[in-house]
Amino acid sequence: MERLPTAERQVQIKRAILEIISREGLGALSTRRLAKQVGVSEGALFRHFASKREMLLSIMDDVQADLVMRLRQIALSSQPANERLFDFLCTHITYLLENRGITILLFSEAAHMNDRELKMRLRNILLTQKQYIGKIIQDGIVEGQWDAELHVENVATLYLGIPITLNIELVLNPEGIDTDHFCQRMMGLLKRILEKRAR
Amino acid sequence: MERLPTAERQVQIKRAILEIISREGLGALSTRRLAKQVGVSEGALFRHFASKREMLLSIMDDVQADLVMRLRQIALSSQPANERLFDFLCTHITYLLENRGITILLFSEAAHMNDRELKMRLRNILLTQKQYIGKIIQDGIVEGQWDAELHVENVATLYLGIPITLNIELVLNPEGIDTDHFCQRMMGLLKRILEKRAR
DNA sequence: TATTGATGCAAGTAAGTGTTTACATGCAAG
DNA sequence: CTTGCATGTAAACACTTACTTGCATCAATA
Repeated sequence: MERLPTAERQVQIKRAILEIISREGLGALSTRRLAKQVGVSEGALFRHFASKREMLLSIMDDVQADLVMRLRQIALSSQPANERLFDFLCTHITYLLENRGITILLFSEAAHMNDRELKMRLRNILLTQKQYIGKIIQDGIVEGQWDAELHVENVATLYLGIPITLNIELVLNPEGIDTDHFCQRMMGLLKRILEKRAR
Repeated sequence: MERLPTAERQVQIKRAILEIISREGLGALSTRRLAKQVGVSEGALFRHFASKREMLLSIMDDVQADLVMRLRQIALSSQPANERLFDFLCTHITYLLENRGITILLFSEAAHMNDRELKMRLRNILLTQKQYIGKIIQDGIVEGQWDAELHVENVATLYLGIPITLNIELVLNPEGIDTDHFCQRMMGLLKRILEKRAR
């Protein structure tokens, strides 16, 4: 019976949620199981969050603050576009590998699709990422490095497939994935798309 | 009280499952709701399937039989590799657009991750697709059409991102997606990856 | 030192879950 | 015409769910 201020308990609770999800799956995330993981009673959880849904939304806010803000910084930095793209991709992938629980949560809650707010937030995260990627590509074209005939949005869509597929594979096969140099390998393919054609 | 042979009811039940999922989300798929949708009692469902899980597994079998077999035919046909790739991609995408309920089901059940069998089957579907794509690309290289320096598996991974991302976007934003010429646009990018480099 | 407000717990709630049961009904074969 | 089987139903099964309630316990403050 350790007493903590709400702010600290909230962090504990969110961490516990991610642990349960990454170890046992979203299906195992009940408030009972969560209370046990945190080490408090079920009722105590609701002293710190109004509902289970609020806990999940708060986790989404964390993703927004952690990952998306980091990607934003990279996209808006003053490095050359190709360096930014590589940095962006690696940061993206590293985050996914280090926060598997979160991504499972995001995907699955979206697919359950009962909650407008949840869907909208996830959609917003993806759209923001797409915009950042679009900006980097556009900048690279302006720099004269990449092909001006490219349809920027299509490339951004294709880019998004990389982290998303990685997510899916992590869910389906958490052990046997060769993540070594994953971003280098994908970056190599992206470059082939972006490079100017010989005429 | 209409009486039907098991085989027909099973089809009805599976169709009802997909309707519920695509309209209301996986979260709404209870046996109670399902019975109402089919128009029979809850108990009747279990005359035709041993469990709810068996219903889902049976749907996965259908995907395997419908989509994957069709993709297999394309991959193994005797057309030139670039035509096969385009055909493959469009068939893939068309199937996803016409069977939204299924793909939501596949993704979300996988993420819930409590069921080994379910995960394995989905993984198998993805792996099979990857192999077919790999074969097409390899053939294109042998034909001398595409770049022999390509790492075939990497390209196959990147390819998989296209249908998977489309799936995710369909879940998050079922209305506002521009699916017109989607496969043409993506095929254009794939070609840029595959084409031989000027030296 | 008394008061107060935050923090906790155990035990509860109603509603929902997948599944089973006991029994009814219609059809086909012996 | 009976027997047996397949298909149906309504009701209950045992269990889980997210969430609430009443009351105890501390820390800080007036």
